[in-house]
Amino acid sequence: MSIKKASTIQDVANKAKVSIKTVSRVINNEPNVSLETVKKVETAIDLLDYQPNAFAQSLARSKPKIISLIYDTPSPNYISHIMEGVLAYCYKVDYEVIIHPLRFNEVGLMRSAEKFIKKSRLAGLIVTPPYSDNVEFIKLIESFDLPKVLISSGLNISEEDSIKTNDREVSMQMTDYLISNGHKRIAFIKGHPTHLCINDRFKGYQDAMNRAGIEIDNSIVENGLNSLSSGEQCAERLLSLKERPTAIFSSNDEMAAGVIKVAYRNGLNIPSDLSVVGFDDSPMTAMITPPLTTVKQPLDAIGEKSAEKLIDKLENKELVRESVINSNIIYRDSVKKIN
Amino acid sequence: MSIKKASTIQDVANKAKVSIKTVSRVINNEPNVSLETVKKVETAIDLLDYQPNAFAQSLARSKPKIISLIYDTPSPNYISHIMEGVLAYCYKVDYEVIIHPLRFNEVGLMRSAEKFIKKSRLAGLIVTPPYSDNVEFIKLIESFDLPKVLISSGLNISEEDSIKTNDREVSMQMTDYLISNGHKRIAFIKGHPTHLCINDRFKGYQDAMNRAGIEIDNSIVENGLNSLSSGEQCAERLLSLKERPTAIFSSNDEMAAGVIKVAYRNGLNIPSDLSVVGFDDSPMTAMITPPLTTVKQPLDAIGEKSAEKLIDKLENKELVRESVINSNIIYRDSVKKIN
DNA sequence: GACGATTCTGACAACGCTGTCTTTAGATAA
DNA sequence: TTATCTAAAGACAGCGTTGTCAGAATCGTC
Repeated sequence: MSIKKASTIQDVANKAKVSIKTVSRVINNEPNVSLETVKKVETAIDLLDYQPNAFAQSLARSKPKIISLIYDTPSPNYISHIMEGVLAYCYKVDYEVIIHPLRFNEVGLMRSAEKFIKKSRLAGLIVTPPYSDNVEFIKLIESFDLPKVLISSGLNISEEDSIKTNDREVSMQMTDYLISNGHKRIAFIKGHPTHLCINDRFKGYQDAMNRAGIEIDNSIVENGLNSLSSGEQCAERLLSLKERPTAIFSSNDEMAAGVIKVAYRNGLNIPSDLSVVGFDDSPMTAMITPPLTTVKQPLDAIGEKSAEKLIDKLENKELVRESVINSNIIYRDSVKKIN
Repeated sequence: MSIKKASTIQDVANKAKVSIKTVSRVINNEPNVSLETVKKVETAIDLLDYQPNAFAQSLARSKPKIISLIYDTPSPNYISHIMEGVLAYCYKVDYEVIIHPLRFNEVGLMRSAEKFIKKSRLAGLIVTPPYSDNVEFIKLIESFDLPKVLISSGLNISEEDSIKTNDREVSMQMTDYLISNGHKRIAFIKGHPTHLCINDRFKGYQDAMNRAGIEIDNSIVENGLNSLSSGEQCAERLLSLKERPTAIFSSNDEMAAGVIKVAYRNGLNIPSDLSVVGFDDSPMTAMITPPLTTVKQPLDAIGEKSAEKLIDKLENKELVRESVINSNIIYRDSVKKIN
């Protein structure tokens, strides 16, 4: 097979016998091109299978069509679904995406973030936790006057710049569900303190408990660190209490998995001896025994909405997009009714 | 805070009182610049915190410093670790990476792949399964004369263009391990037939069985489809056999998780009634009960090596890099000695 | 038929950089 | 001294596109 060479706007212009500017007009749906000319140009584009060079466009445009997704790397599952959604939307509207992992604990984090922003000439940024909780980072973005969308930020960010989930509300529902199954002594394992948004999950738990008139016993509220082993540690303490909880609500699945491991180790059956619920619906939750009742965040949708919101802003569409995306409880087999 | 504006090569040139070309020379470590001038320019660069605009560079250069990572989206864990490695290496050597998911089952896959290649002006491609097994796709790449590195391709690709893992060998070791634990009736669950590389795992099983002089009973070799549910189905059949296997080797962890679920459902304990091993060391394997003995591929390293190999090729470094990366067995608690 | 208004089209600079070629200045040789 | 060479630096075009502005064609109006 002969070697293909991508054709340029000039090639198209030659073939259609118009100027390159006219081709540019057609590509970008600019007004004031006669129907006839549009046809000619489109035919030429088809014939040559022309694709505009994205980087030349970025260079020439005042606002390049390139955005970036910023993340740390805590959970592959989380970020890859968000990314999926972002890429899908951007692909549709013909934006390029640059994926940029940043090491949260790195020295000189801000420096390297700044370097990245400078060299890439971005139109805007989508920021995931934990960066969306990081005041310094957000200031950096603002100092470049870069449009942004922050995902699940625990900070007090204007609705225009953020996409949130209803963590608090759904945590409340989950707690209600536990209560409606007869549980009163419900332990809670909090998440990592730097993940602000995860705190909302605790608030939802408080809401439900308060509403149900059950006093929260702080001896069964644990401070977890999001990891499996941290879940195990919390569970060790919780399960060695003389007055054991009948249910444990963990702010994420990984810690819930730790709880389940410890429960088994202590000869406890789930759900008959202990009900456990998690949060996130990470892939393993369906695989462990018993399958875990948990909360599913529609991550793809979150990614997609974030991209949509950012790009709408970039193009000055004044649509006010919904900023809260609802999660759902996935009912599986880790909760049992007691009396 | 005032709004920052990224500085350009011109700004640096002005500040250092040299021409932009000289600045360019310094940035790219070109020869024939006096030490004194280099100093001046570097000072100016520091002062202005200058970062070359990556896209302008790409446009101007004959070989842009941009590569792409091509993948489908079967497993978030797999791809995000590979990506991690690729990004890390590229970051070091100052290459940009464009991430590009492609839908394997989409109509017009080749069309959209071709479009992507044309619009992005890439220097080279890193291709993961299943695309690295796809002849048509590889031909497409070759028709553009694009340098490439194929990860875990089951095709007969020159060593220069591929990074492989020792799946076959380590599968043999795993089977040996089972045999050395007294197992003779060892079932095998194959992976999805389009994933060529996964077939090597079966070959390794065959190798070990043959060498140990154990005849392979085809009634306990199942054709799986990589998914949890497919693992469950295979396990249903396997465990309902009158002469049950004492161990099951699944070509991936997800199917192994399915096996474990079915085993529990049938009142079988693992590992005392049945040993199970998997492949991939996906995150959940440590969380299920019992923790699964499996094979860990060093995915980050694979990504990194792929990027290194591709970029070495792009820069005509003639180093022959090792093309096989070794996986290791992770011994956990899902295997028990029998007699 | 002449006029301005409107629609369409094209020339050309600009985006920020690299590649090629030329110029300059200093060193070396005759 | 002058010619010759070489290292260092710069001028300028070009990468593939968009933005600005000016020009040409068409239209409606009086």
